[in-house]
Amino acid sequence: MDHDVVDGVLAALADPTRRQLLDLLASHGQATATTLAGGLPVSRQAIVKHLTVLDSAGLVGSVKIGREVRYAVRSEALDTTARWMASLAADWDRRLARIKRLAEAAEQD
Amino acid sequence: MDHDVVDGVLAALADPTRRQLLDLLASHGQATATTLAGGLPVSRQAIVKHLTVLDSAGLVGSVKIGREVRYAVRSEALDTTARWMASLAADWDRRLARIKRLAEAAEQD
DNA sequence: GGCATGTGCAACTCTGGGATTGCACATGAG
DNA sequence: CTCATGTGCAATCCCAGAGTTGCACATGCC
Repeated sequence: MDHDVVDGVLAALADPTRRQLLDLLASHGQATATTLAGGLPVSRQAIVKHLTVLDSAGLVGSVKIGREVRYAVRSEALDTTARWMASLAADWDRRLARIKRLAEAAEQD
Repeated sequence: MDHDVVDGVLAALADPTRRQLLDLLASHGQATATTLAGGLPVSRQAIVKHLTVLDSAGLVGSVKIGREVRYAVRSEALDTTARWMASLAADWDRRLARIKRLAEAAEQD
């Protein structure tokens, strides 16, 4: 199931710095940890750790070119999570609608 | 903007216990902290704290009835976040497609 | 080869937040 | 009124994880 994917994505997106990082990556299209460190008020090592988390969550991918590692955004896991979330919201709505119907039916006694 | 909403929801959904709590709430339709504590391996106080977080995030709502407080799921904030996430994924896809086009164009030189 | 630059690894600090416990307060039931 | 039950508040414990620093290793460039 994609439950594992969702878990990872939610955990990864919980941190504001990681979200900023994703924004940076999305706008650059592709970047190294060192480059990204220049755009955020944290050390390169902190960036690397965040990128590792994002990679495990499937939100980014990396390619080694020479002595540098280029990271890029991957939309699949994010899309999966978006769908999961939307269907969950829809599920809640169905339940709530059902409760409401029952309440109104009981009111008519 | 709903950026604040998204922030809260993401932070709230990051914790597995809170997600379980939401599942329980959604299936019960309505429940008190004490009742919910019976369905999870944590103390009532822990549940209360989680419910407070979920409430701040807009994921649940509460109504005081007599001496008990009944909580119920609210889908709006979740839906907002789902849409935000989906549009972000779409945005990434657009960027990636653009990069790919440029790469292919350059390849033809 | 020698130097600059980009990564990787490891130890360490420190704050946030998840969880517990104990007790005081409010309200419904008898 | 008395007791049981459900909440609220505050102090405390504990650890995952965000961040740093220092150094070793690899690769491109001259």
